[in-house]
Amino acid sequence: MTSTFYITTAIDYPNGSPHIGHAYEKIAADAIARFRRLEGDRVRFLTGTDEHGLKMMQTAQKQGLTPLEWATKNATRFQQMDALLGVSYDRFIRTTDADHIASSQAIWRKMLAKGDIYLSAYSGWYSVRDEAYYAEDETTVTPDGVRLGPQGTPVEWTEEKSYFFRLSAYQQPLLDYYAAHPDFIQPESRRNEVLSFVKGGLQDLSISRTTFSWGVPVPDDPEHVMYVWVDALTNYITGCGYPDEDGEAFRTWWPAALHVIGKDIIRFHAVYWPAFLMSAGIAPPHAVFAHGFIHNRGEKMSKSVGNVIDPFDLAAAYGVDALRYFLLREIPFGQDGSYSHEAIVARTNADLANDLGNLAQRSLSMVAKNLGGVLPVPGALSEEDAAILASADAMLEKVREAMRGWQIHQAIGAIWAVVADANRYFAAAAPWELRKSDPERFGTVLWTTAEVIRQVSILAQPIIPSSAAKLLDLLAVPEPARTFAALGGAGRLAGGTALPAPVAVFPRYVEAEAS
RNA sequence: GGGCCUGUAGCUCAAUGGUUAGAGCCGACCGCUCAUAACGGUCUGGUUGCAGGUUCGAGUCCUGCCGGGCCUACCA
Repeated sequence: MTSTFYITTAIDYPNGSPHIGHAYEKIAADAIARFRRLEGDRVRFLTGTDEHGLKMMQTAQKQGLTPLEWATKNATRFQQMDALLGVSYDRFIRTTDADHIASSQAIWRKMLAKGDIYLSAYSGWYSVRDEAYYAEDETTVTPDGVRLGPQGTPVEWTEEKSYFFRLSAYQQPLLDYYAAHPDFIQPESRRNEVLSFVKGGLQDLSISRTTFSWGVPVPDDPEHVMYVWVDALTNYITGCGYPDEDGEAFRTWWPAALHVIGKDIIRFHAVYWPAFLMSAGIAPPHAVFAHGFIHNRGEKMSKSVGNVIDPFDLAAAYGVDALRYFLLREIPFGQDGSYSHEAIVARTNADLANDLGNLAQRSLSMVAKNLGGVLPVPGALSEEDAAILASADAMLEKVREAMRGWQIHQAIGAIWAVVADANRYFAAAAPWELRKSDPERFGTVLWTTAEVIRQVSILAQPIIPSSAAKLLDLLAVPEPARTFAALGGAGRLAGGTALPAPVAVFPRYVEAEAS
């Protein structure tokens, strides 16, 4: 039985080039999407860019470009990143897309019709740089009379008319929803955080601006543009056909199975978004998962410190799959993690090149050199053969269990535990001795090892798609036999199959000689 | 100020209240020679932040303190 699975990433603000944090989120969501496809589910995977707002407008001006030109330039860069990293999205949505403008206006009208949007005024000390209002006591005045906000940016007294969303009316509905859907917000610590915030009371939310025009016009009041989150969050439903709620796409995909986001925007996704949807009469998504941040050697990454990491550079230095593997294996999904050159080299050399890559290479080159490149037919299985096969067959259930809680790193751990077992098995069986002493055992050990590598490769596809595909090529596994349905006894390698000449799949990273 | 999370080997992390707190990496030594100087084995490494308490039994539960992180509110 197949089910549908709609997954999204946050849409990124393309006011510059993507950094490693953007890449991390896409890779994680991609791994989950690929996992579900291999499970046989119908999957829709949405990612994109959030292109409106004052900052985009200002930066574009500085570049001598229109906001759309500037947004397009950077959105293209994000798309290039996705292409490079193998992010298998079904649609790259831009908030400047025509259907998204229409969708945002449609949900606005629904919320308005519900009575949850009203016109009022917002006043306070406004920082253009921060795009935020501050209370008077949050500001300070410098000796030369300039008033500054808490971020140290200049503020000025501003009053503007603004539409408000009656968020205050949704405190109890939200709390009820959280109670009825304990898995809605993950990980657990984020859920606690959101609960505590909502229990503390909710204020109505300013959702329009008149001070700039680069945004989605408010229906019937073009002086206003929608402010940030109404427009941005709505992308998730635009991406599956909203406002055509009766259309096939919307009925198929909504509500989304999972929004993968950064922990910094949990409130928007876990509070504002379900409230908007409830107001518009739309079901909230099933789950929101907040991942952590990647630190550079334990330090926060920031432009001012100058330690921001470029995903293009990393992919070029280590390879795409090594980067994907490192991020997904080394960082417990949901927690902050640390990146360093030493860590990625150590992790990928040990797990990919040494453990998996070398195991494939040593076993398959024996087949090539001693058996004419034809996979042997196994004889009777020994206890050891049966044991390692049983471990391999048991991987799927362990991986599923981990993925049920979006614990990608644990799923990988379960796979690589079998890789380690397979190395022990291979060393203990010592096929280089059996080659002459017991040709039948020799063949059986090589077949068994290949069969374990087959299953490892199939399960590793979501993590390291192109390398896993190369391994499966080396085992002559046809395309249709690469899904999870072929795991276990269902898809055993057939002895007698001619294999291509083995090639190394995972290059070892070797430090350049200091000259 | 309130709330949440967290502290376990040099590093990254595991351990439904239940044997002697485990695994990987790093390091040392041994073995092997099929393989990408890869693989296997052995070993080193711990007062589970500190101090109490509950319990037959605590890394796990409770209290306090110390350190780190996050959310939130900012009183006179």
